[in-house]
Amino acid sequence: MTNFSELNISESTLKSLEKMGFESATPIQEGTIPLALEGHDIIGQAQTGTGKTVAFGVPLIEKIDPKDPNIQALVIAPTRELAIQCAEEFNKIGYGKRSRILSVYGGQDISRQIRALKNKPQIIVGTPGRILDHIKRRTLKLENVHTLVLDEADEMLNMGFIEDINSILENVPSERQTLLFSATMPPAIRKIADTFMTEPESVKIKAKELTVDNIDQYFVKAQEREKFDILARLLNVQQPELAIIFGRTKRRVDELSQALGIRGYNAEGIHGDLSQAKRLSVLRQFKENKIEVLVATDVAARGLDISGVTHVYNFDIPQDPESYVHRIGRTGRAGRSGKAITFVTPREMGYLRIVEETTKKRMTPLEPPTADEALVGQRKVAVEQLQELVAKNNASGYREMAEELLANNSAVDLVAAALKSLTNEPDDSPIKISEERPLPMRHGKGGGSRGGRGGGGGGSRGGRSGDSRGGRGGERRSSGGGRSGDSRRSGGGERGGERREGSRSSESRRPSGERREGGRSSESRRRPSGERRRRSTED
DNA sequence: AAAAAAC
Repeated sequence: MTNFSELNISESTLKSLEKMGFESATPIQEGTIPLALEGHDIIGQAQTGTGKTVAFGVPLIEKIDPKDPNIQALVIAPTRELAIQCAEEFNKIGYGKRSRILSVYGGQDISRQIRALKNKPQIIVGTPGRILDHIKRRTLKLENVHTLVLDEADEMLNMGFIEDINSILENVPSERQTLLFSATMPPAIRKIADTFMTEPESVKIKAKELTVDNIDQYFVKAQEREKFDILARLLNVQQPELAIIFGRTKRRVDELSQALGIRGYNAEGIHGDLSQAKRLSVLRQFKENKIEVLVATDVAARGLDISGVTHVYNFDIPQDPESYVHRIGRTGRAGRSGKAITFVTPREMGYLRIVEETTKKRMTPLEPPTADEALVGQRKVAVEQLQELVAKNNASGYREMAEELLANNSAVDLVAAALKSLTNEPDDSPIKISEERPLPMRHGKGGGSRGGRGGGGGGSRGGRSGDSRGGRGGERRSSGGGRSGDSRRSGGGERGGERREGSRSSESRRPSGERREGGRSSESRRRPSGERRRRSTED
């Protein structure tokens, strides 16, 4: 293990690294930093979480001349979040040298960026579209750039950015140092390297570290209509501390996060159709553990460094094997272990084998938990939660009510009812994702057979319980744990026009509703602490 | 075929 102090790094940068809590270099850093400091072009094969950003951040900061006010380095990243995250890291690394770093990306007020560009940043981190935009407006001058970084190059390739990159590079001096990072090395990336780079050195971290050895990989065979129930059961049984659920489409992500919210999970969705502000706030909350379950499209599959993700669920199997590697790479980071569970429909089984060939690892088949097993998990949680609340001794506001209740009921009945209300048994809230909004994956023609009996344990048909339950369901939705206004309802499709704001205000007018639902809000239900969070063992 | 990325 090598310390940064052995890597020929300046005092000021070493100090910054120390401040960041970094002492010893990861393999990719150890391999990249000395070569990059010598001025070599580098092809680095590594995922994030291996310390990739620091691997190119350190040499890049070291090469910045503090007296030169021009833009000296450019970093291109495939997503906005990645660009922002990268710039944040650079700010820390460059703290000692007072380097000026600016991120430019779409979705942010461009005039603000133009003003910021006038403050003479030395390093630009950005996404292709916005960088090009600035170049065309002549607000971004790259003729003094001596270092270029292409981050997540394979992803940029997949997204069809190659032409954008080409145009950007026309504005960057060809006399420069180029660092290219990519998790995978398909031939097309090799070709880019040949075109854009000069005698690049390859730094490849050992396959063992690149792939996913500290991630336990499972698959669950399930019909489309069973998926949501199984997911909910898995969440109850496995009790992830922090989970990401990947869905195939933006709509799917909306539905899933909505449905999970109704079931009482502290879940939020993230995808490219949300405003940039919303995307950032969701991500921030997830990083601060204020959201327990992040539901995401592949926008969050790559690069995002969120520590402590214990479980990744692929609600839909990813479109290509590479995406699979990226998705599950959100867990098992920084040497910790993680679990990845992939849902596979029977017709996708063959494709699953292809994914396995890419990772060179077999996934373990996982039997979906039965409703009973899930219930056991929920009940255990309910007991622990109640005990926690008692231990906290802060329910004094309810004492009077409690005594009143005890005068008229048996204590056992009361506690039992309280426990039940703390669980969220599936038949409380019948949710069928795929039935309400069928996946576009199936071509339109098969619409005829809508199965009368919903998949899985539910069984309570909307018609029967519509009158009494419908109303309560509405309240519960609206108290579903601070979900913000822009999310759609998926539960009551027939009343799609109803606005969330409306139900919220009616809720606040209704004290009984507030009391009843407030006590079991997702916040308190699913925000457990220490003891409850025991590691699950489904294997 | 979807997602991401520029207004």
